[in-house]
Amino acid sequence: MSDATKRQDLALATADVVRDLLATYAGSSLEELGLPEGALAAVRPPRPEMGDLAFPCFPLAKALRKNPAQIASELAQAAPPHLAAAAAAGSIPPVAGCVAAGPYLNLTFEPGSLAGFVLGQISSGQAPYGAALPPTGRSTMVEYSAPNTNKPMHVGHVRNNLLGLSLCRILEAAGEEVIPVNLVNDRGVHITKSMLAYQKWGAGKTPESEGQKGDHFVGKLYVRFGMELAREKAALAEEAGLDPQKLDKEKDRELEDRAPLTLGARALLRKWEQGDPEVRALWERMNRWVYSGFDETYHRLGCTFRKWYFESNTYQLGKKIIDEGVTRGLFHRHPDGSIWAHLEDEGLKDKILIRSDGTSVYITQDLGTAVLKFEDFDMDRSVYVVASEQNLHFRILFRLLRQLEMPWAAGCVHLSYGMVNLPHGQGKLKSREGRTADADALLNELATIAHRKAVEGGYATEAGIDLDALADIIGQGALKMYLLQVGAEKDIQFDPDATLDFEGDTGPAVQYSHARICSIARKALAKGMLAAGDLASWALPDPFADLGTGSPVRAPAEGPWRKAPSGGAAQPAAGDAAAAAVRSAVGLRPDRADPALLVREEERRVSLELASFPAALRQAAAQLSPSPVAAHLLELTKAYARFYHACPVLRAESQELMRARLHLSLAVAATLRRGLSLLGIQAPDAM
RNA sequence: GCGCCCGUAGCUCAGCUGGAUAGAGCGUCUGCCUCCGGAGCAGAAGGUCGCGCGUUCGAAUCGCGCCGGGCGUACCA
Repeated sequence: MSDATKRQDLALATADVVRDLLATYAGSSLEELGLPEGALAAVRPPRPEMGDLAFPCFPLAKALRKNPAQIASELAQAAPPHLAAAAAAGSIPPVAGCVAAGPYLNLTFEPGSLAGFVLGQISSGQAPYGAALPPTGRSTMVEYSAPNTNKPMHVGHVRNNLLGLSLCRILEAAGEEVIPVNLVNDRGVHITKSMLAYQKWGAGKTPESEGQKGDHFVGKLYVRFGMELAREKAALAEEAGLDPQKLDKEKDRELEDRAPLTLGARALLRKWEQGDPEVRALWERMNRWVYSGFDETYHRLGCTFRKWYFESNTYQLGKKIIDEGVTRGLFHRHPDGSIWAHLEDEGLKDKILIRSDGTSVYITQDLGTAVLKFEDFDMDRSVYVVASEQNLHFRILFRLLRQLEMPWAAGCVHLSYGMVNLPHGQGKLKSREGRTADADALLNELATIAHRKAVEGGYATEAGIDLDALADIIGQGALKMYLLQVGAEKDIQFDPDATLDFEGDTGPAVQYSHARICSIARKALAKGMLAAGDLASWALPDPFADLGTGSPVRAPAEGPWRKAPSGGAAQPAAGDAAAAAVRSAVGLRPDRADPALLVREEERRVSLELASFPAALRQAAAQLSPSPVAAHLLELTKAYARFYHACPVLRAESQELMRARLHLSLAVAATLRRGLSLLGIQAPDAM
């Protein structure tokens, strides 16, 4: 970790100082004592009156052969000169209290100085509040979304999209070069199923003629295929004198194999692989419809990709790699022509790589794609955001890449996430049964509810607010915060009603807090209590904005979300110059406010919460998980709400205090804006 | 059967590289709008952290064994 990173993180900077203190006190450093750096790290005390940061001394006890309470006590006695020196050097704020509480060394910063320290970082746009952390030199590809071209996206895809998009933003903010890519599953029998359905029941129709989004148009055909196939299977079962309701798995599969529709879809796949021009033309035509639909959904969510990979392009490379593996004796060809990898020594079953008819399977194309990715970008790390049902698949894939001695194989990571379940036993979300929680429908529903709540609650009454665009931003705020709060590995109980709740620990509550601060600042400007020149500003970076969705086909539709691209930029709501100034404000200029006045408990708590943003980002990046950022934003929001009710801003006792509190408030708004952008959530300045 | 993941308050979840009295939100109950935006604040009630054993000065956190749930274990993707 670079020194620059440490300087920008109060907990890390303080830990450094305490480690120096220990070295002086004990006569030897942690390293010399045989202890890791983490043996003396800052934690938050359980109760705020104990202090701002605490250092448990247990790990030192053994090495120093002393009671941890005694160590803490002796450290506390030796500390003041050290801490003063560090404060004088500007690496930490001045410390008002340094006491031993049993085996803990508890530090309390001078309240006003703490505020000054962190507000200074924020209002100068320092990392990670504004700019990204210093470059780590590491590049990471994040593959996410990976839709199929036979149906629209559902809630499971939404979780994937949000994890991927947020992860990209978090890693970028943490100083990595990030390459977001999408891998489209555009070949296979599931695709020819919807093609066959189109030939049978959709010929002559188009998404335009039906007034449907392209992906939905194709998805309906796929569902139709499933229904008609079930009918054929039932007929076959009755012919055989079986009850169609009571088929075992094997029999069911056998009947499916014999159904005319299945045979038709397979025939189409063979024609596709042979390059039959008519089949290819239909495939391309239907794909274009689907890509247009995806473009719209991605644009709405804020998903951007540097490159799209298509399995129809990579499966051939996969076959080549497997052939080479056979030549090298790594893989084995069976008499029937199929090719297998022997994995028994790994506790895994043998894995088929090429079917006996020479066609490719899932892992064939993934091998090809993996190689192509590294040829294209030569990155250090390749992250796959894919559902946990694929855990075994990726274990095998990575194993094969190591067997093939790909030099970059160790850099492959599967970011696995759990299922999204509906409440009331509605079961797994599957589009094949037509029982969908469709992504677009969900986004629309959330926007509608947000719209209704805004009207009912008398919100969003300021001039110039586009309520449709705003409602979509708030609805998405609710959804994104709801899904990203939960640890990735856990299955999610997706309760639409709970998501639609806009109170408590929710995205809209954070957005509201931001909007309220903007409103206060606008009022201060309007009343002349503040001049635009008092504001410190910093433009929020949006490194992925110019990538676009990368879709091969742009969507024709112009939904309300198109008026301002998703991502990180604040949504224009109130339209005048004052509003614009507030929107990019990150505090007051250093000579226009005195943070030393911020000595109340509520003010100290907000400052401390602000100071822990870098730690939340650091943890999120290390764990490849947005949830620490989400949790931090909710905490900051609550801390600010308490401050807001306890400490009047515009009606503060003095001009100076009013300015200091505005400074604090604007820094909170800037941090919320920055944090929300890491989750792909926009922060409107009025709502 | 075997493998991986999950099990914390009525519900949804934080906390898990071991550390102080296990935290939020929702829901329930009590208060708070002539006052900067009440999508808010203050407070109450609610927990043998699935069960057991172990390691440790110390376990929700680590190990082992059970129990419950999910996913996987296809010449599907």
